[in-house]
Amino acid sequence: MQNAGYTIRSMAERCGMTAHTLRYYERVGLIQPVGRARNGHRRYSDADEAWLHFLHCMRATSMPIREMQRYAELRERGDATSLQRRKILEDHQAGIAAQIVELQKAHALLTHKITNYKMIEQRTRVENPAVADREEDRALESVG
Amino acid sequence: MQNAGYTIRSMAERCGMTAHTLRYYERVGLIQPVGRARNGHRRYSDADEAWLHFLHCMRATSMPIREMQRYAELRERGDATSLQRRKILEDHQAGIAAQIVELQKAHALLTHKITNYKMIEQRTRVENPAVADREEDRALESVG
DNA sequence: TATTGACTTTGAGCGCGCTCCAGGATGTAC
DNA sequence: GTACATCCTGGAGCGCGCTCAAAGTCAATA
Repeated sequence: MQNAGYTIRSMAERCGMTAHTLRYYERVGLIQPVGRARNGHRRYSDADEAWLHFLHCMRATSMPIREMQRYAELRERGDATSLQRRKILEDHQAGIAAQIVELQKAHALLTHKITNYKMIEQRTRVENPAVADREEDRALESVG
Repeated sequence: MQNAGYTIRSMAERCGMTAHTLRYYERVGLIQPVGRARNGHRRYSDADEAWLHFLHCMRATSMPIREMQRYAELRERGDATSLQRRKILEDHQAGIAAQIVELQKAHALLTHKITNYKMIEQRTRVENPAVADREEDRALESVG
């Protein structure tokens, strides 16, 4: 805790964001006004970092800024907002679960299509190219 | 194939998009100019539907419109674009895999935080509320 | 015949989440 | 002292992916 704090640049790197984004998050109330050095430059604490990592994780999983604002507000109110905050997290978690299912479906579909392409390419190399091309057209049509 | 084709409305419903979006996709070349009824209204075929479902699946997994355009263009060129198209699909699939990992991490984090909230709520109900509240503050801080 | 409703077009508008710009202050190195 | 880097602020701008408004056509129904 002797630490004078992280500069905006280094904190940005640590959290996988840009300095622009950090200022933006502060502006819109996602993070409380951050400590300053004598010259007015921001100095981020370890607690700030933990919170920013959490925010980053929520954004990376498509939580809208508005929702994050709601959560941040409740967090600042402190007492008695636990259930509401938990609800937000549970809802988001459900959304994540749904997203995973979507992604897995797409992943499987792509595996199928890629296999199809490979087969077609294989045939094209072996057969008479002119003939193969016409077959490829028909086969690929069903592939998309 | 006796089918006169789907209206824009019904196709929108079938594909989980709006009619606006279907026209937009056509405008930007994601889908070839679609068949028309005598009165000029669009009539979508089963092949259109299959392609639109594919597009929807790619969009739902965050493929940018630009990339979908590239893919659609290659598809229209037909012959000899198989490898390029496969590359696009493979890249996107890798992206999807990465997304799934992100989402799973977030899901796990949320499970942890939610459990934490539940514990805190439990304690709050059991103990002297005034005391519990102060503890809650401290505990929740570490939860975010 | 008049109204309703589903469709057509072109082109503008919008919400989101940044992202950048201009102009200025401060601090370190040569 | 002067160059250079890093930061500051307020506000404008941007790319994406739709989304909608306005004005018009057409077919069926009351």
